[in-house]
Amino acid sequence: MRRILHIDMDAFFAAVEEKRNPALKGKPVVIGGRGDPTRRGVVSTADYEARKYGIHSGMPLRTAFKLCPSAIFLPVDCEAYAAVSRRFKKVLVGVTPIMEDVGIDEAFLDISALPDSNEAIAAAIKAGIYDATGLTCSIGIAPNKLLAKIASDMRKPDGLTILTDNDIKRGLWPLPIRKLHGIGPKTEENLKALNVETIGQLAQFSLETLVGRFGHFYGHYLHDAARGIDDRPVVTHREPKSFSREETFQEDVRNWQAIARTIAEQTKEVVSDLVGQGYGARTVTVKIRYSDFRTITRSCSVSESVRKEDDIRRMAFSCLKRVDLEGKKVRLVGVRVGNIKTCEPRGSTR
DNA sequence: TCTGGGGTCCTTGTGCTA
DNA sequence: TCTGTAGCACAAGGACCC
Repeated sequence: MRRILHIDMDAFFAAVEEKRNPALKGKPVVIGGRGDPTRRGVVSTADYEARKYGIHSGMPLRTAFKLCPSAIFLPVDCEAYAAVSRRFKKVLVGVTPIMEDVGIDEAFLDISALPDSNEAIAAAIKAGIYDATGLTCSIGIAPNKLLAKIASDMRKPDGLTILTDNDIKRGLWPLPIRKLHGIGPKTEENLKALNVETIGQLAQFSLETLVGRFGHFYGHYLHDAARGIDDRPVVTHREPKSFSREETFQEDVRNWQAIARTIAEQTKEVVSDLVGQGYGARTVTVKIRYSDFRTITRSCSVSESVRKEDDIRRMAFSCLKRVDLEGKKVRLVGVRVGNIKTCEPRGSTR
C-alpha cells in the first residue's frame, strides 16, 4: 500500500509577509499585483482575517478593496516567497528524496518506504518547517496523490488528516465536486446540469456516460477520481514544456506600435529564460486578449529549434501580422515559446 | 464594470501523406 | 488515376492549476 503525503503551506504569501512584519498579524492582509487596489490586478493570497470579508485569491484587487477598504494591500514579492519555499523544500528532501514540487507552496512526498508512522513523519515535517521558516503547514496523508491533496485541505491551518481506502464513502463522497482536483467552474456547471453536486453522486455515473459527455480522457479521470482511484506516481523531476510572458495593459490600447513594442520586450525576456536554461524552441505563439475579453492565439513553427532573439521576434511578428487589430482595443498581449528541446550552449543569443 | 501571470494538458479541426 | 481512410503533426482554443 502506497503512502503519499501532501503538504500545503498555510496562506503562504501572507504568512511570509507577516513573518517579516509582525505588525501585520491579526489585520486583513491582501497580496496581489503591484499592491495597489486602484490598478488592474487580482488577489494572489488573502490572509485568514481578509478571508472573513469574502476576499479570496483570483478576485480583482478593486473588488477586494470594495469589500474591505481597511485591508493592507501588498505587492507580490516572488523572490522572498521563493527563498522561503526553498527552505521548506529542503526540510522535505531531508525526509525523503522522493519529492514532487507542485508550485511554490505545495509538494507531494512518497513516504511508502519510510519505517515511521504517518503521525511521526507529519510531526517531524511540521517541526522541521517551523524551525526553518517560522511558518505552519497543513498535511494530508493517503494512498494516492488525489486523496492526499483532498486530505490536506480538510483541516487548515496547521492540520493533519489521514485518509485510507476505507474513508472514501464516508470522507470523500459527501464532499462537493469542486473538491476534486481538475474540476473547475465549467465542469462544475456541467455536472450540476446532471444534478451532480457531490463526489458520491458523480460516482453513481457509469464510465460510458462520463466518456460520452466529457470525452475519453476526462471521462476516465472523473470516473476514477470519484472512486478515489489515482495511480499517478510522485514525479521528482520535470522538464519544462514552454516559457512565456504576458502583460495586461493598465489601459486598453489600439496602438499597433505599442503592442509590437511590448511583444519585442516579452520576446527578449522569454529568450533569456529559454537560453538561460539551455533550451531552443520550435514554436512561437502570440496571445492577444481584446477589451471584450475574447482571447485569440496565433502560432508558427519551424522544423529546427531556434534560440536567437532575432529569429524568435521575427516569428512572433509574423504571428502578430495574422491578428485582426483593425478598430479593436487590446487589453493583454503575450509571447510563448513551445516545443522546446535542450540545446548545447553556443554563440550569441541575438 | 470587473476579470493576473505562468504554466500544463486535452480536444477539435484541418491539412498532408501513405 | 481516383477515392476513401488512417495516422500524424500542427494550430487554435479551452479548462484547469497555483
